[in-house]
Amino acid sequence: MADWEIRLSTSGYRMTAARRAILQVLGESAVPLSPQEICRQGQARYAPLGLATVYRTLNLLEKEALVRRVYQENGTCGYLPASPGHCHTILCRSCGRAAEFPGSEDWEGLVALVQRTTGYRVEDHLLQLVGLCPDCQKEGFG
Amino acid sequence: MADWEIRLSTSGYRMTAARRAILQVLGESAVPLSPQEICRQGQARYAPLGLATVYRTLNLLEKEALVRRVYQENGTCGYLPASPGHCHTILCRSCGRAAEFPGSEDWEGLVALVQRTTGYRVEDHLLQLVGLCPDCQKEGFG
DNA sequence: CATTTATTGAGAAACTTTTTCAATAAGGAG
DNA sequence: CTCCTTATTGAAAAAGTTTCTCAATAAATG
Repeated sequence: MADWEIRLSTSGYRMTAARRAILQVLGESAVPLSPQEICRQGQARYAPLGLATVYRTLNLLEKEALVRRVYQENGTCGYLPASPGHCHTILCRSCGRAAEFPGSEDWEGLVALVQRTTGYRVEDHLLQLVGLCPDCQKEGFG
Repeated sequence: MADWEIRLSTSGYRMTAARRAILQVLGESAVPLSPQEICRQGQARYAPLGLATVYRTLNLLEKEALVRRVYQENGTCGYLPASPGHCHTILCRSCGRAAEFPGSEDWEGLVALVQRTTGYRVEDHLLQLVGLCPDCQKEGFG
């Protein structure tokens, strides 16, 4: 039983063909996928998969922290599989490929500084970087 | 002539009643507003204001860096007036009030670290914090 | 004040996301 | 293994958001 299967079943969810298809599609993608795209690719694995199920499953997986939602340049959202402990994402503006990066002392320091200067107590965050991945730098898209 | 009026006219845009209404509504709000809400409040200042114009104007203002789009807990977007040099936002999860904060050494350090560890060249970012503002901390919403 | 042309509002259209509902199938109990 | 309960599903409808079209309007310039 895979990691995410344990995660879901211990939370009381059922393991269905639809969910398996969606998780496999996400797991094999290096770039964020839209619900539409997940549905299309998921149907290759499980033909009857419907779009409503994709939306429902993505919400569920996001709550369980198994996928992460990213906001893209064109204004739409995409989804990526989430690794535990890596809560931030960097996207390549050219090929779309995503990488994750962990917290750091700098991050802690930044949060502390914001709390001191604004008076807000920081509870959550959305940090997403955009840049050029190593491959696209070599290709000269910079 | 206000700051933003100069900004728009030097970019070749016209100063219209619709744009004035939208900018005033945004300028007076401490919380992010949805296009719907901007339209509704804008009509108090300029009755014929239409929703399509609000969308068009928001896109324009975002390009000109006069407003900033923020992503909210419920999944929808909201808009805030943008101060030059303050490219990050922190939102209160209780009352919604937004505050801005500038870059810092920690931020520079974080970006440098991500570049070293991922190999990506960082070009842009989306950084948004969520927490509890000073007032809501006093009110005991924490 | 006339001319040019960006801008507008209204409604239609295109999309995206959520809801409804009867049918299905997952998982536990026996 | 089989039955039961009930979470889950797909399809279609509904709700909501964003963009487009187009004729009318009104900024800005001279």
